[in-house]
Amino acid sequence: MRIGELAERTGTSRRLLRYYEEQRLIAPGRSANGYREYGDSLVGRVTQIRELLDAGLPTRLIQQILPCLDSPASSIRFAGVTPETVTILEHERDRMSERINSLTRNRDAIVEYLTALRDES
Amino acid sequence: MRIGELAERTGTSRRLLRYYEEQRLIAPGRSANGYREYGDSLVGRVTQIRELLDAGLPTRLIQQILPCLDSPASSIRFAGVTPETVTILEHERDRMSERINSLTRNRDAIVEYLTALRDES
DNA sequence: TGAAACCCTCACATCGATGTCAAGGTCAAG
DNA sequence: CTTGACCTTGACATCGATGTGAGGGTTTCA
Repeated sequence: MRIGELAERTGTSRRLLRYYEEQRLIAPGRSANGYREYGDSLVGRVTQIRELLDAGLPTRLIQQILPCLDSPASSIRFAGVTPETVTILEHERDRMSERINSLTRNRDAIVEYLTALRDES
Repeated sequence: MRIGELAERTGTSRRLLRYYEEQRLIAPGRSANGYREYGDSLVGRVTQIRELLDAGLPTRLIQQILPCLDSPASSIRFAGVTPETVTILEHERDRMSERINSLTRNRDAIVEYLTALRDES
């Protein structure tokens, strides 16, 4: 599909799809006339990118962890993994856990507040 | 305490502490000479702000949810809560839950990848 | 053939979170 | 009284994620 359709199907602007490409988060092909050509699998991929971005991760990190998250588990993904990459992944895993904890704590506080508010009236 | 100490104790730059004040996330007093004066409780508050910011929430929203999260639960917090505020809180609670789910899914994928990588060798 | 609806690249604008720097006031210690 | 380490306000800079628009090519359809 071309950029317009992907934009519509993912709820992302064309501008951003080009930006993600520039940031090497996606790598669409090109048809003869120069138009970008996207495969169906990119719908899920872009959605995942948006989720991670929305969760506060910068494109730099998304670029680094995304190749590891491609399903299904193919041993191709394991080739040429440097120790630095592993370190980065472990670090990012921990940072994400911290984010999850922060968010959970604060969300629960909101829930608690809303509950108290409801019990009040 | 003054801004330097708070900065050190929270790991936040002075610049940002002033910025948070400008965004009405904190409201320090002033001593006679014009210096900002911070109470001890602000250490926790600033930490919480940083967590939320780090989790991807904009100051606008933090400003809106923070007053509700002040412990302990005092009924003062319940006075003058508009229906719009409740709507905002509910919406934000849902958005946070989505963020938590996204983060958890992706973190677990990283964990799984690292595990597979370790089993490989 | 011409208009509409796509696509391209490039560049400048914006917005929020931050850094940095300048010009100056305050205070404690020598 | 001066120096150094604080503090003040204000402005401009930066960075990442986005918007927007200009100038131009392509495809489709009437």
